[in-house]
Amino acid sequence: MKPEKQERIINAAMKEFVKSGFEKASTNEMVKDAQISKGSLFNYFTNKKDLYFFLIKNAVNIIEQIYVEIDMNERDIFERISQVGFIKLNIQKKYPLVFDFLKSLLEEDAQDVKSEINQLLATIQKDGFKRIYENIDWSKLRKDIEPEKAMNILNWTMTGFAELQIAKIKSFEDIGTEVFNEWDSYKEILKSCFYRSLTGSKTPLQDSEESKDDKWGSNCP
Amino acid sequence: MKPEKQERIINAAMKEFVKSGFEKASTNEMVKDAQISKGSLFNYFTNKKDLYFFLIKNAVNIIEQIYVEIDMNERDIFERISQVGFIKLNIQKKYPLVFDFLKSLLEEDAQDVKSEINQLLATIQKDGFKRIYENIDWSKLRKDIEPEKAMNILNWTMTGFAELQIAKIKSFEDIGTEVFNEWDSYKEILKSCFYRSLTGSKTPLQDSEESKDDKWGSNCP
DNA sequence: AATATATTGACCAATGTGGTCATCTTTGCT
DNA sequence: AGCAAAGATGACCACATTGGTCAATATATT
Repeated sequence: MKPEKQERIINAAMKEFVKSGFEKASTNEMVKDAQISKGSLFNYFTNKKDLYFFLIKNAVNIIEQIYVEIDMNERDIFERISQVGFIKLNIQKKYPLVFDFLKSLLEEDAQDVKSEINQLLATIQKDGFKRIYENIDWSKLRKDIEPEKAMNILNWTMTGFAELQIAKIKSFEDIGTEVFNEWDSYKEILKSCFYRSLTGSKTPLQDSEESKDDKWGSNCP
Repeated sequence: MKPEKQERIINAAMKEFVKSGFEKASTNEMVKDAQISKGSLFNYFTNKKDLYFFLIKNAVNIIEQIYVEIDMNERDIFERISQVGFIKLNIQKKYPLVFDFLKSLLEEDAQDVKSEINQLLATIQKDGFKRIYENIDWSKLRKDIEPEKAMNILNWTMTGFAELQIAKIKSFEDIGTEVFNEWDSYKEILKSCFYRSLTGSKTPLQDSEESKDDKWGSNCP
């Protein structure tokens, strides 16, 4: 089958499942959106449930791909998070709804699929988040800020920024350098906030604080 | 009518509209969830559309209330944003879905209501965001950070934090001091990032930068 | 007791559902 | 060209759900 057609079907089906949940999702709407016939859909998949679980496995594979694309040699947390963000943005070009779809699984409560979903989600991504922070050099962070909180702020900023971009450019062909540059300026702001000092000039930390609140080793989560 | 019953109906209806959109939202589900009879619902409201627009107006009134509760004498941006955040959290105790409901309106595309929604949303909140920043003292901000970006980071952090709290405590009776304290620590982190200096000790700004990038007056948006 | 007001849920025509399958179209091979 | 295999189609089905009605019942007020 043409991969372009496959994408059309996958995206149409995800769209409908995200919009309506498993039970109310209409296969009629899917085939209309994907521009195929009802018969075709049920040739590829034996029933709605089958299609649903195919989509789940597909989505899981896609996000697994994030981890293999990460350059683990980059030890700077800001660069690492930026990498992840842009990998995600690229994924959303092909499958704009994977993340929404995976998120929707958590809210799904249809009796026919609930238990299987929970089983599947428990298996996968048991340590998903941790892998993103693998091999990060934490020593550069200011010692008086709790790393978790800094990371939360960083992640929320990345997410908020990405949402803003997606809302701004509905049909984004490429991510464009201006988006890249704008993210860079956010990155620099947060760097200037969370790092001890950049070029030795800005935000120098007093000696007294250097060791006072250092309850974190330099390789801590 | 008992106000408790009214709330039950409003919340049940909003829940269903958020979940399914206008067209697919089932009045049967609403009455089941609100524990009233079908007949009652259609005594209060002439039809689904009527109910829908009642909910919209109700939601708009509720968020309008935010603005009257803001203490405009508080000129510190961090305290102002914190105020707004906690006002919102309190609203969500009574109507957990108002914000989701209003958000869902933007994605609504049912032909019967689309034009009226757009009309209604255009009328209201034409300058919603700006009012939040009324009378803020911008002079305390570091001059080398663009205020918009600082405000975006602050807002994204507030939103992310609120989501985290809501996810953490599903049935939250009161907001609890520990939540308040944790937000306070985020607030302090960002203050130490964005303000010139707190007690004259941390993050002193070099004189050269003082005026270099000052393209913003002290009362700018 | 009698009137007025709320509330109910069985009921309706209409629409939509997931899924089937005989029929038609395209493809690849000789 | 001819033919068979594989793919695509949409009318069709039994059934479920829809928004909305209304005679009947329950509750409140006089």
